[in-house]
Amino acid sequence: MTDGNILFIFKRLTNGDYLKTTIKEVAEAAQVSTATVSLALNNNNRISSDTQNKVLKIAKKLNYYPSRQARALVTKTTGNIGFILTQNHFLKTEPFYTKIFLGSTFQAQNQDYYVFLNVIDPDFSSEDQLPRFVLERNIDGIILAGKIPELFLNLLSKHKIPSVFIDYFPNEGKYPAVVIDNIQGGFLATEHLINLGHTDIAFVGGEIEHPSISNRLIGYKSALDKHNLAINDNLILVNHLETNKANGYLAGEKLFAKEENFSAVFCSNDTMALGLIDYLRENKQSMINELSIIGFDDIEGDILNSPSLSTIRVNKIELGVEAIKLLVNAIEDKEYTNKKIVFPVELIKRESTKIKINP
Amino acid sequence: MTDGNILFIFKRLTNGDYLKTTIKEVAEAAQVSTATVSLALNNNNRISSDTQNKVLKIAKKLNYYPSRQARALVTKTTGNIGFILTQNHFLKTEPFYTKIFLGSTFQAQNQDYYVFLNVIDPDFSSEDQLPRFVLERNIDGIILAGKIPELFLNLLSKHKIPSVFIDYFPNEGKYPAVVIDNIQGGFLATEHLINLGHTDIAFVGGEIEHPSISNRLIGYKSALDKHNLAINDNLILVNHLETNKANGYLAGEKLFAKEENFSAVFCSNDTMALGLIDYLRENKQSMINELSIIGFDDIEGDILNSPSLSTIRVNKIELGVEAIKLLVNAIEDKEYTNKKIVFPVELIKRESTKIKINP
DNA sequence: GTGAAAGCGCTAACAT
DNA sequence: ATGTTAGCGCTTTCAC
Repeated sequence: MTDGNILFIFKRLTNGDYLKTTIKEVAEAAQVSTATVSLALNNNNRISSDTQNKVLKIAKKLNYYPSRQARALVTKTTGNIGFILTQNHFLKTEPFYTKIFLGSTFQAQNQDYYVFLNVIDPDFSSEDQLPRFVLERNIDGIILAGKIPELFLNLLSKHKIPSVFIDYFPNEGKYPAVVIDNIQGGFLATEHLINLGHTDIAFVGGEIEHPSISNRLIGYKSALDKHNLAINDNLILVNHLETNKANGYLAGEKLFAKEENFSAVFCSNDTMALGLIDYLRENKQSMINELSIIGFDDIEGDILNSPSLSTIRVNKIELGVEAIKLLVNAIEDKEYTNKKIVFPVELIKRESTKIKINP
Repeated sequence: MTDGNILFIFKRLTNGDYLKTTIKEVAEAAQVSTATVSLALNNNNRISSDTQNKVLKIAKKLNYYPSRQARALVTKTTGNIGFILTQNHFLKTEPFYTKIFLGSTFQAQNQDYYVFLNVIDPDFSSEDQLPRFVLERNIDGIILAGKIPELFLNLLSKHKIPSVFIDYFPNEGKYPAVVIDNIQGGFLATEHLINLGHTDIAFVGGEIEHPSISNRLIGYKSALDKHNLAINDNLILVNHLETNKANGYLAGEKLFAKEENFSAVFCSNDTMALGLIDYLRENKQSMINELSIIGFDDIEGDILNSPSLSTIRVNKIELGVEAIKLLVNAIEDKEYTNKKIVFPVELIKRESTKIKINP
């Protein structure tokens, strides 16, 4: 069908429909062999610059681009990168891992790769199969973001595909990974509260078994330690639940049920902090301007309202970008590496943390 | 290197590194020809169920999966879908199009496709090239999300690739597309304000040349019309600027400079509404509880704070999902279609809209 | 119902 | 410096 000056066809294409110049046609037009065309296009120095120029010119004129499939079949490289994410991370309203993914996708394009996202079941079982792109050998490398089931990793390892972890890596062994400096983040957040005069500071965790969260707790403790403040276990709430808004609300309930004294709270991520603020708004309205609250992640700073949330900023996009750089290096063997890149975090002071009001 | 029980290799792979059973090996093990294996695997009815079962069993035992590249070379289908987004849409902090993309990505996986994202320059020029996946014939279909440069569309059309538009489509001609019911949304938002007793309702636009925004304005006008309220052009702000938070703030300045009477504002998207609220907080604190404000999009409802924003909800994920369904139908020729799917929107009442206080 | 063989579009030995 | 040729791993006629 033709509409205006733009034409779109919605039927299975027959071969002839594509603008599909082949290497053979270029070879004929240039009066050389297909091998010569291939060498010329791949910048092989065995070719004279005269013929190379001739070939390149004709290739351009004929609008020739080598078929990825054909090339992949012989070179065993696809130009694709797989990105693995568990479903719970993918579905979170808090766009933490998906932002990382977008960073990776963007950087991949800059380095001439494309990224396939594959969402996997967090309860990956021995009956489950690896992603199709692994089984069909349709990727050159893999990025593993967030906590990935060990069973999956075991299976994957048999395929010996260059891999980079983001924000998590298996306990044992050394793998290239891009991680956040969670300890430093926990420290910065807590010290910020201390500097404001707070001495009784609660920690709200959740999913404490995740190294990111437990490291934030370590940072919290070390800040208290540095400033000679006692660690009060009653003020440390780790409920092993998902770190989301609802559980932040719940943490508010639990904290105030304790009848402990506290004037500040460090929440291990922003969504929990927002849940806690919700709790205050609904149940302890007067506390909103008294209690200091700091989160972690700096989610969508642009669209948050009052009171704006102090937090620890994590550059999610950059995490994704760096992972791609690491991975592409590994794939192209420019640099054998299994290093970990630790990303610094940044303290963002906003309205939700304020100087302690003396009682 | 071996660490624990997991092994990762970070060097360019030699062929032998893959678990790469080929069709030939399966054929030998099953004592049949490769043609038979292929037919059996592709469920061709020319094969006896006895041999098919035998082949399938051996294929499973040998952990055989056909190579995507080899198959693609002959079938001319890749199992990949391209997703086009302009850079400004990709980079927006408001994750509107990126959410659509995630929806598409997810649905594609369900239908056994993978999605390649390609971010393009909104100022696509005649020197620019189409995405690599088009030139190298590495996709079976394309999704075009948001406003795409016409030059790009013209070039693309030559390739005759099945395509689906999301949230936008060229003026002329008929293309399959998945769009939001913007008129209805504008109507619902405005009528909601009218029902609360407001009669002087401002419209804050921006990017009015975008059909989505202009349709919201049409809905706004028709609601006023239905309720016999005069349309006051002085209260319609269309500044041709990007619909972001900063311009929402600016709109606040402009509105209050006008010295017109108004008790409610319909902002053509949520970020503008948030910018307007920022303006009030900083300059018209007293108005925050007086002025009713409604947005459009329902961005990240989960993480927004007070006053919570009334809005028109758009299911972004579903938009992406439906586009994939349409596209895959087109690719697999199950259904020749060039229909447009218009997505209904939903009025979400929250704190930012309230009954009109009489002066 | 099954096999032989050609060929998809490239790259890479090996010749020349 | 360039051409010849053999595959890469599949699918698909066309025989039998």
